[in-house]
Formats: sequence, structure tokens, C-alpha cells
Amino acid sequence: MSATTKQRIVEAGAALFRRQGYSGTGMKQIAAEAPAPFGSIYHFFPGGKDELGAEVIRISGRAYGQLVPMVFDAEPDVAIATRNFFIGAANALRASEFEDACPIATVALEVASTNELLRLATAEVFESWIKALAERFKRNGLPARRARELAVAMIAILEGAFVLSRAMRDARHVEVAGEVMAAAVRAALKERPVGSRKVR
Amino acid sequence: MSATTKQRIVEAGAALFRRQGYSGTGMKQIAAEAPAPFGSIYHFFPGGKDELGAEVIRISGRAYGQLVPMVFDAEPDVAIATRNFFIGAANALRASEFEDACPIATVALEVASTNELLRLATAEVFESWIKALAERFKRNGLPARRARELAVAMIAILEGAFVLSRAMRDARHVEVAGEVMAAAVRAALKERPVGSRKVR
DNA sequence: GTCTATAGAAGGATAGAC
DNA sequence: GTCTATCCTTCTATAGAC
Repeated sequence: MSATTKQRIVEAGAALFRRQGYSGTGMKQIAAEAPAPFGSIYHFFPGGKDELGAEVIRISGRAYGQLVPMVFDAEPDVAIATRNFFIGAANALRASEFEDACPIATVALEVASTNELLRLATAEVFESWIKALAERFKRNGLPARRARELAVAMIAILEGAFVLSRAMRDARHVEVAGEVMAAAVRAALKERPVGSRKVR
Repeated sequence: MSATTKQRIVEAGAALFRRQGYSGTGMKQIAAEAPAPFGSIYHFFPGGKDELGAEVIRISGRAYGQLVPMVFDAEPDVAIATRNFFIGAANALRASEFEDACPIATVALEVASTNELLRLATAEVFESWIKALAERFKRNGLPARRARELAVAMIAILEGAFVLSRAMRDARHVEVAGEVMAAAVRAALKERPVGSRKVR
């Protein structure tokens, strides 16, 4: 069964917003890319571009967040899993000619000071990613506060490495960020005696 | 002596691009904000919006890069200086209601896949920041390669923390990033025996 | 160099036939 | 639910008087 018109609109919006940003993408362009009749966008999203934008942010954010369990379930050592996450991100960047980085970062920066509805949508996505990561770190024996700090740092360095890599066209920056982050995770785990670590 | 018309145009463009992004800012808005007659923009920047954008990126990048010597000259311990850099950035965010973060990151993401002229301008700015930071780390005894990796990581985690802080309206994320980065710098310095460190 | 007016294209959004 | 036509605004850019 093929995708519905609404799904195609959301997917086209996601691809264009990620690549060109929110302001840089027109509704007509989304309709052409979907493809879908122009009027159908307003049929499914009566709130217009903002409503579509919020939906795209939520859907893209949920999809990307699923990479966390995918990568961390596959590797018992969290420091290695952390490094693997960045290696995967770097490879995705290369395979997409530096387009496939964070699905919402460009929009997040564009709307942070200009569109409260969309800013809140991006904030909720970031919070969900931080929570998911912090949960992983907690399972490995880190206290809640420390786990959250590491999670914030990991999302931050990943996002920033995406900025550098896309601008400078060098995916190794993401891998370098991964090495530094993995070392930080390893160091945090060593802060506590081995006996106090929970086994997963 | 007051600012020239051209300077006012560049400054207005810098403020608006940082806040609203490149696509989200109109030439007329820049003229109104400067303030300057609309035609004057094209008098000083015959290449239009792209030429103005490239100039804004270069000027803003140079100005922000000057914070590196400012912060690192004031504190001999590089790990502490690193932390101080992030504390200063967090305070600037708070003082500006989360507008005054990286002057070029929003534009960098917007143009990375759509405007090669501006992408190159942002890449040159990032490269200059990385070089300046790596130089500081080298002065403290780190080998060139390691120094550059740390510099990339530091710019990355700062940029990403800006994204999170602006979206989530919480400047502490920048401070958390600073603590993690300062620890990474401290750990890197300890990798080598004390005797092999160069004194500045 | 300053400023106004306007061209020509593209933007978001709506109406209404089918 | 699909699709076209169109409204009105805004955009970048240019022309030309002063």
C-alpha cells in the first residue's frame, strides 16, 4: 500500500525544511515535491504553514529519536555505542552529500526567536531526545543528574558537529565529536566504583 | 564620529540574520532597521543580498573570533578558560533573551546545501575559529592533531549547546557543555607527561 | 550618494468547481 | 478529497530623479 497524500506532504515538507530551512521553503514547492494538489495542503493543514511545520517537526523528531534505542541496544558498552552513533551519523552525511544531518536543527534556529509555536515543537523534540539518552546513561549506573548532563552534552556536540560538517563539507568532524564524547562517557562511568554500577 | 551608512547596513543585516535567518530577512527590513534608504543597499552591495550576506558573515565571524584571545589571555589555565568561555556565552544568551548566540550558525545551516557562495563564507569563518583555538591548545603542549580535534569539539559543542539553549530557553545547557568540554581539555592535557609540555 | 517608485517573480492563503 | 484559478502581500532587484 502506498503513502497517503497527507503522508507525502509531510515527507516532502520534512525533506525540504531540512535542506532549505523553514523560511526558504514555499508551500507551492512542497505541493510540487509531494506531489499533491496545492489545495490539499490546506485541506489537511487548515492552520497553514505553521501547522504543517509543527507536524513535520514532531514526526521527524520521533523518527530520528528512534535511532537511540536502535544504536544503544546493539552495543552493550555505552561508550562504544556513543561512538557508533556518531559514526553512523557521519556516514549518513556522506551518503547524502551533507544534506541528511539533524532533521530539525535548521528550523529550530530559524524559529527560536520568531515563532513560539514552532519553537515549542522543537523544544519538545530536543527534550525527548535528551530524556531517552539520559535513561540509557542511568541504566549504566550514572546518577540521574550526571546522566542528564551527559545527554545534553551529547546532543549538543552532535548538533554542532553537524553544523561544522555541513558548512565545511567534512564528515570527519562528526567522528571527532564522537571520539571526544565517547571519552567523556567513559570518564563519567569511571567516576563511580564498579560495584555501584547497575547491570543492564 | 558616527557609523557610516554602509556600516549601519552591515550591522542591521548581522542582527537580523542572526535573529531571523537569511531567508527570513528581507532587504527592505534591513534598510528600515539600519536605517538607510533602500537603494543604498544596492549602491554598496551591487551583488545584492548574497554579497551583503557574505560580508555580514565575514564581519560577524571576525568579531566573534576575537573573543578567543580575549578569554584565553585572561586566564592561564586553558581548561578554566574553556569553561569561562561557555559561562560568558551563557550570560550573553540570558542578557539578550536568547538571541545573542552564534552570529552565523542559523545562516550556515540555511545555506549549506543551497548557496555555495555563502556556504564557503561560513566555512572560512568556522575554520578561522578552529585554527585560533587549536593554536591555544598547542601552546599548552598538545600535539597539533590532538589540539585541532579538541578545537573542533569545542566549537561543535558550543554551537550545539546554542541550538538547545535557544530552542529550550535554558542557558544552563551552554554551561553544562562548558563543564564537559573543560573536563575533556583537562583530560587531554594529562595524557602527556608534565615534562613534555611547553610553557607559554 | 540619497531616495522613491515600480517592475516582475514568488510568497501564503482562499474560493469554488468537480 | 482533488484540483485550478486567483487574491493580496512580500520579495529581490532596477531605474532614474535629485
